[in-house]
Amino acid sequence: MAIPRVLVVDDDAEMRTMMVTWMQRNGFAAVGAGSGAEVTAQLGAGRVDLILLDVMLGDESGVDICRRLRAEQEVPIIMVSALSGDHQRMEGYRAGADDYVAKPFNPDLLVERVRAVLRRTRRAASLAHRRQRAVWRFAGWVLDGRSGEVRAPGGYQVALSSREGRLLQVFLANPEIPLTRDEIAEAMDVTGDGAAEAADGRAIDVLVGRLRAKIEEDPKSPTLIRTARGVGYVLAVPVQVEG
Amino acid sequence: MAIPRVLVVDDDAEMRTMMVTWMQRNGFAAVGAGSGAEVTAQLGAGRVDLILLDVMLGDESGVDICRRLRAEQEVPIIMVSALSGDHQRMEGYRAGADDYVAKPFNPDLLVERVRAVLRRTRRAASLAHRRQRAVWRFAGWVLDGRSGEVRAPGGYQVALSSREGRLLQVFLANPEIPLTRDEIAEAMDVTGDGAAEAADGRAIDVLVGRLRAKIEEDPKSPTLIRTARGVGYVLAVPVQVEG
DNA sequence: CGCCCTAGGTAACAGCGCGTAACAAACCGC
DNA sequence: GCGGTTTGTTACGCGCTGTTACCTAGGGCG
Repeated sequence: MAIPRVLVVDDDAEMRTMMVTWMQRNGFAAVGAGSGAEVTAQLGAGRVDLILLDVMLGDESGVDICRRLRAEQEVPIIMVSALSGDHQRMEGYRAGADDYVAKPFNPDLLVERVRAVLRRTRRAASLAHRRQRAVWRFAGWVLDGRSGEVRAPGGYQVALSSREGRLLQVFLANPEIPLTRDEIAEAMDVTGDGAAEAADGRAIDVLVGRLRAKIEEDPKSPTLIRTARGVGYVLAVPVQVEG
Repeated sequence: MAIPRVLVVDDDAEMRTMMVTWMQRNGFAAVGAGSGAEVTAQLGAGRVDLILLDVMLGDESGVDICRRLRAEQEVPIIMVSALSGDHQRMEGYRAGADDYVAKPFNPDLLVERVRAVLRRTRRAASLAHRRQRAVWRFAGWVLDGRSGEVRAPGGYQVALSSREGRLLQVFLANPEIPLTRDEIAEAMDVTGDGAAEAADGRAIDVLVGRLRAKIEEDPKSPTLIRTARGVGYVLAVPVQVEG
């Protein structure tokens, strides 16, 4: 799995756009759908790794959609709903949802829950999975995507530029997965207009170099962002070998 | 997986008993633990399919336990806590929890959430195999099968190139099994696009030679990576594996 | 026991992917 | 508009990687 593709299903266009944008800003590839039909269309059109599913849609209940998908698909589903009663929650879980988030929600928390579900899904499927500790500790660094302020656990602060911060977010959303330069460029492109440049440019290389210079302990021999020669880059977790 | 075994961790004995009973009544096999030490003991004693982990324990924070487990285990963890703030939740997810349930909770709902996590785990588990901490020790050498990192006697860390590291991982994943050059080439191919070349090339030989030069005490008479004449190479194992 | 053929070790080399310094363009706050 | 910062481009050099070629070691066989 390269960059996780999230399908945001909500009939409220404004809400939908907000969620799509937010997911993109956190390193996911996100697309929206406003109705059950659009969901089907999107699933047919391309890979979808997780669905954020609003319960109250115009044409069809989210719960029904969930049940219908579960009958044939395994795609992880997180239900999102203004209905927060236990009864509704149970119904959601029984329909096959992997998680149930009540509106209004903290967007940061939603991202964490998406990650948790993807983590669990991916963990078993990937042989290459390793420790996550440093990633999450590291995730704690990224606090403000806007200002690009990054705080290290040790207390010192590093100022990342917006592009550097975005790159880091993309890596953090995809730990242990080798990303090609094209994938990185695409994931960093928030606008989603598909203006995937960097076909032959070295922009990504330089950007990675600059990020390394700021966050790697020894930029000369990077331990966090590793080079996958001939492929791209990977966010690795420094594994301490016990001796 | 037969009946899922759930480990309930809570230092409040009454609460713990209640949860254990409740889980049992809902078809799970449940056992309790009241401290971090007991958790370790239970994990060592037998299979555990999911952990319900209270955050506030007497001797150790549940978050710390979660992080510690995540460093080496994949067992699903649902954190349970009276602390329901977004900050605490995020901390839980970042520590590697699969779900975070606030106290007081609806016990029926908890069961559904347990089922949801197990469902997701099982679904992806077809490929899963039990991983062990593939740390090999031999004559002072420490070879980590996951990071591909190598530490020489005396703590000095040998820098392997990415290809060399990958080769070492392949060997460590198949100890004492003679591997043909084709098998090695195929296993090393990360992309998996089946571009398994090296039909007649000597690339593997040279690569093995280079790896030997770095990790064998006497590269002239290798003891770790032995040559299987007419076949390929074998990783000999006069080493101890940590489970 | 010695010969010969083959498989494997490895030094040397060439291609090239990647790191990065330096420069230029774009951006931004004032 | 202006200085400072950020971002992409270019160019150069290094180190990784596969290929080739030559040599040694092993082992089968007379």
